[in-house]
Amino acid sequence: MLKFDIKKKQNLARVGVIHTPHGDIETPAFVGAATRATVKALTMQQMRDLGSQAILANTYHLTLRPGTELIKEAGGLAEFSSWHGPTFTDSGGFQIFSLPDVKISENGVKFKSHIDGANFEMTPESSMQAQWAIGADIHMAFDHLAKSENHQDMKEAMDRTHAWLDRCVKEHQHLIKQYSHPQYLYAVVQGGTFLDLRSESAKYCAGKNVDGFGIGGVFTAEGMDEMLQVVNSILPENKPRHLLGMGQEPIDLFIGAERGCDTFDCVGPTRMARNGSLYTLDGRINIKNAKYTHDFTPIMLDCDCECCKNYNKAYLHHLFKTDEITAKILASIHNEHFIVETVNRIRASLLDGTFTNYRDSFLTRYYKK
RNA sequence: GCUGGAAUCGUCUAGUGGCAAUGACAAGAGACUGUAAAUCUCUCGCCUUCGGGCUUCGUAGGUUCGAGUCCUACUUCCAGCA
Repeated sequence: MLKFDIKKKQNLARVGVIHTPHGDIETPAFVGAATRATVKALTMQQMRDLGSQAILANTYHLTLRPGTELIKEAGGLAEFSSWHGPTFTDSGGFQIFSLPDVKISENGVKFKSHIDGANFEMTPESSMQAQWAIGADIHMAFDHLAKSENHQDMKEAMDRTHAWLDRCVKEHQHLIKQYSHPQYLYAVVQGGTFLDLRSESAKYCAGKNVDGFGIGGVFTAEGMDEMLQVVNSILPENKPRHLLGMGQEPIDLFIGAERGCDTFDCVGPTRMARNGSLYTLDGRINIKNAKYTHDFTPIMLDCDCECCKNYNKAYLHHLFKTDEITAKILASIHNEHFIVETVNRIRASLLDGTFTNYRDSFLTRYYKK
């Protein structure tokens, strides 16, 4: 069983440590999205330098390229990518259900590779096998995302996710015996915006032999507070919870942490960065805007990332306007650091009892417009 | 000096009688949440009550219901010959 120590609690919120085979994660923590075993535009050394504690890769992408057996041959995701720290993998469910041609059956999902159209099938068992081959410390159960937000579709997807969870747990237990290094499994709670379904899903997942929980199918902060209160009041307190895919908006992280989520991952910060949208304490700015041409101040005066310590907005503006790859690198360092650091401060504020003040002052300033 | 050719939005460019005018780049702005994303969308002559109105394709005339497109002259540039 994955070891998770809770150091402090405040209602649903908690500060803890997840002890993974590749190291500890001080929670709450933001996990870098390394879909294809790399955080886009960043080296693993840069990720370490900006304070990241863990990364999350994707089973769908790594199955297509380079193939999960190759990663196994390399010694696993952490070794292959030279990250050497704690790692997660997402099951591939989310990606597969975003493809245009998916055929769902009880057995699994048939789909075509977005790269070359080759036919693939993924099942709960094959996703587990793939994740064990990738060798991340923490795996997500193979889940089904609903195609729409209506109650019936959502329930159908949730029921299938539950049926698949049982098969994931069984296969996981089977695979534990075949590998010498321990790896851990999170169940994924579904149910969309429907509190009755969320409640049902949380109860179902809570009863399973898993090491933690992913909370999936959340797309905006709207309604998230109430939903997380329902879900995290049901999930067992002594196991970590990962809020899947949320964290582009700082408010997601404040709500998530306050309502008992321990880790987060999101592609937003690095994607925003590559597109020139940079976080500041006063909201995001678009560094490509003409008004930054002569602005020789850093993105944030009180930021200690490599980008802000060494470069100013006029320079970044120039790098973006000339489409230099350094623009994306520096912007990604800043944005990823900003979000990692925001969660780090949430953790610190929970520890010293200043969370509410920190939350209110941060959100008021960030969203003041 | 002669003979050809060319002049269209910031730049390059499409256009051969119905055209406020094609495409690319540049420029201006917006979007992005378990990454088919170094991507995508919008604006880009002036004005607008968003119906439309006005002024445009080197300059000045002309032919025509109608001209960026045809004709004449001029200006500038390019090529070849002197």
